[in-house]
This record gives sequence, structure tokens and C-alpha cells, in this order.
Amino acid sequence: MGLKEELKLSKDFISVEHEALLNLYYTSICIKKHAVEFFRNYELTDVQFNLMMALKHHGGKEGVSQARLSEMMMVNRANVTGLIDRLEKIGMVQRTAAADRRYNMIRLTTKGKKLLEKLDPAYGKEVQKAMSILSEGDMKRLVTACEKLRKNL
Amino acid sequence: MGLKEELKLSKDFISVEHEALLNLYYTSICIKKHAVEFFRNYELTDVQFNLMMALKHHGGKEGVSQARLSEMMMVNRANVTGLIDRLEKIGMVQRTAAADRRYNMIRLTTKGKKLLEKLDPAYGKEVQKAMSILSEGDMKRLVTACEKLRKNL
DNA sequence: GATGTACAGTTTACATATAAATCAATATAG
DNA sequence: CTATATTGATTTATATGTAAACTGTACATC
Repeated sequence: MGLKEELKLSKDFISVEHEALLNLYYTSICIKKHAVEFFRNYELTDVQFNLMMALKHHGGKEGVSQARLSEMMMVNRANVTGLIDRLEKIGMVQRTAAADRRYNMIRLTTKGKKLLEKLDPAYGKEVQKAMSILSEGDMKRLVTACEKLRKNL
Repeated sequence: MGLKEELKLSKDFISVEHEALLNLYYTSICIKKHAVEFFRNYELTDVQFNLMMALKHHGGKEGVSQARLSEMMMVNRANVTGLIDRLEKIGMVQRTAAADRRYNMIRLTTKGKKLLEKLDPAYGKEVQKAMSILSEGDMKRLVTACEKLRKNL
């Protein structure tokens, strides 16, 4: 079903450009909703999971500073504070003071690592399920188009 | 630049599927940021503009109910309340009681219509500028891919 | 005509996003 | 070495998103 019907739009799109833009935008909203739903089963939000994954793939022993996390996740610095607060409260991550005392180094706790271990396979399977409707060529063209767009903004 | 570098990811993506998914997701974040920036010049948010556009293309004389607006914009009913509150406060839309008094009919004010008149050409041009990096074929394939994905979720 | 059900909208509580102001620690210029 | 600038983190104010509970209205059915 085209976006026009889904959004109950009565007028035609202004242009192919506009149609493509809105499709991209609303598709990512759908994906986000789906992700929120998926992670609810594990009592996490999608954003919290993303942050934990960033820690897993980056953290090493020392952890990652909040500023770097905010870069990695395209999230505002101010927002990382609250995000870490909530994750700390449920015992998934911990703050540690660094040598430079301006920094907080953030690390996964054992509990956080265990949850990721459990989540990883299910997450991978869910991504496969969602995307498998596209051929490998489709996906590669999609990636290329997205990269072009980001460069152009 | 690939997403891997942009997000400073040290590990490879798990799969093409995952790479495509993340590209879609982060590209839409970039687009949203760009839109927020664009509309700031007119002292509107992107969401407020979307709502006003929905009214323009749908409103007619009677206006549109909040429930229908929430469908059109893929926004929660609860959220439309505050959105309309803020737009009403700055004089862009007005609430009118409908025959069925459960409904609020929402309409653009003259001020709102005038702003849209002014905004429309600039908006169209901005969309062109953002998307013109893609060929028409690229865009059509992008739309098809997005439609497939939404159907599959 | 009374009553139960459905529906529109609001309110509340919370998570996430922004910008801007502030604080504390470090780096650098003079 | 001190004054200033920069940087990481937090706080505050505001906008947007969710779910869930609640209010009020309309309608269907008995």
C-alpha cells in the first residue's frame, strides 16, 4: 500500500522527491515502533539497547565517555545524562571516574552483558525477518541511496 | 562516508540486513534534524508544519477531527492534544465544536493559511535540493523498498 | 427511556529529543 | 603563573513520543 493511502492523503504528492522523502521518513517511524515493541519484552527501550550495543562493541575495559557515546548514537549530550541515569538505576551500566575528572567512563555491568548475550540472537533474527522482504541488491541500493542523501544534507 | 565511519563503529555490521536497517534509521534522523533546522526560520517545528499541511490538504471548510489527524500523522491521539494546544496559542489553527460534540474540528486560521502560502515554495525547493542527489530511478526504487518494508512489519 | 458499549479527547507519568545556561576540570595564551 | 578558553557533564525549559486511566458524549439494544 502506498503512503498516500496509508496516511489518508487526499491530494497527490507534490513530486517524486517529496514522495521519496516522506516514504523514508514514515518507514523509519514504523521501524522504530516495531523496535520499541520488540524491546519491551526485555524491559528495555530501543534507545537503551542501542547505547548498550555501542558499549559492547566499543567499551573494552575502560568504557566510553558520555560525549563519545553521544557522537556514536547521534544523540544530544544532554540526553545521554538521563539515559545513563536510567540504565544505571536498573543496573545495566555503571559510571566510573576517569583520570581526567571531567570524564565519566561508562561500562556495561555483568548484568548488562548477560542481558545482551541473551538478546543478541533474537535481535539478529528479528532484523533478518524485517528486512528479508528485500533482495540483497535492493538492500545494497538502499544503503547507497541513504549514504548519498546523508552526504547531501 | 559509510555509516560505520560516521557512527565510529569499530566492529563490522552483523549483516547486510542490519546495515540497511541502520542506514534507513540514521538517515531519517539526519533528515529530521535538517527539517527542524529549516522550519526554525519560520518559528515552527517540523511536526507543527506537518500538521498544518495535513489540514491544508484535508481541511475543507469543516476542518479535521483530532482522531483523524492522529491517523494521518502516525502520531498518538494524546500527542495531538498538546500539538493543537501549541498551534492554537500561536494562532495558526482553531478548534470548533462539531455536531457530534465528542469531536473537535480543527481548522487553519487565516494567519495559518498565510504562513503556509509563504512557506510552500521554500519547502518545495528545499525538498528538491535534499533529494536531487538521487536519480528518478533511485527514488522510485527507494519508494518501492520502503513500501515493501512497511508491508512486512 | 434506562443502560451498556464505543469513541473522542484530555490528563498523567514517563522516555527521548533539542537548546541554552551552568559547573568543574583541564588546556593554553600571554 | 595567572587569566582565559575549552571541554565534559549536568540542569532547565520546551517539544514530542508512548501507554494508561479518566471524562464526557453518542448510540444501540433491550
